[in-house]
Amino acid sequence: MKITYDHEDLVVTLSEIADFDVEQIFTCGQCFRWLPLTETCYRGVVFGTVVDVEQVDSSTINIRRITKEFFETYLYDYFDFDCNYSRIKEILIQNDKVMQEAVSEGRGIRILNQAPFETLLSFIISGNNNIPRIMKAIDALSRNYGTFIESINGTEYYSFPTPEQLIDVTIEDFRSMGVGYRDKYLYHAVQGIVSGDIPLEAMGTYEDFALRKALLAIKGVGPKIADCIILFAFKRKYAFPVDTWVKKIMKAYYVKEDTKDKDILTYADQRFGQYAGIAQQYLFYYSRKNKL
DNA sequence: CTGCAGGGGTAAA
DNA sequence: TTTACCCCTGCA
Repeated sequence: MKITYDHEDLVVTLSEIADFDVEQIFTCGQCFRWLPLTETCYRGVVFGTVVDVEQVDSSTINIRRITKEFFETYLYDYFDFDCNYSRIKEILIQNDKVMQEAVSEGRGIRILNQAPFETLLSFIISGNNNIPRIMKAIDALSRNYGTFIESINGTEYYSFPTPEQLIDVTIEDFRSMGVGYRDKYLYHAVQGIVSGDIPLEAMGTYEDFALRKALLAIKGVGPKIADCIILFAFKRKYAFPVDTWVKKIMKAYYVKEDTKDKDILTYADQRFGQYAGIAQQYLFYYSRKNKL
């Protein structure tokens, strides 16, 4: 990958880049604040900044509205550039026809390393919910309690609120954001984090088992959502979130129909090992795209 | 147009 | 192991 900076126009250009497909990265269910601006360009709010990511061609990406410093400080890690996806794909597709198919359809997927607090609240909202409504609720939370960033062509952009910005938000207030019965879970999470009962940031240093246990102790966080947070916020690539789509494709090709979720996890660990989370993304994208 | 199942799970019984 | 749960969309 080659990185060039246009300081004048605030454009960072990534060229000679493999494994980066804007559409696949932002629509594979891992994030909820990126919207298509055009056919090839998505706009999102990350780390308090409005960012445009444009796919110029299969090996060239323009990232706009950001400085070199912002890219190096936040986006390099956010887009997981330390991870060699080509190498991992090679390993995953060995002796696996299904994975070969899934990887060929989602070859440009990357895991986004996201902020723990935003990830926790977003995925609590995501439980038994659909993507448009999840996005709407997160947008409402940001508009009502986040920090105003800027206005572009009449659209106002806000950062995702911090725990402190949400400390006085009541259960009823959360309900009015369109989160439904998850209102009390969000309230509990915010209060716990501010009081220190849920040491979310510090949980990044927990060992694997302790981290999952601590996440499962948060109301509204079950196995699937815990594994999403472990994968997307705590950068642990072994985590394998089992949702309905992954369940469908696993039962269609890898395990028996009556396999319990827990045993799907065990199977994924044995088959995909430390890269199970990346395998999950290819399988999820493939399963959903082909409406299995 | 009205009615109803179902959705990127979880808590509680 | 089963069931209710917000509420919006899709479809009969």
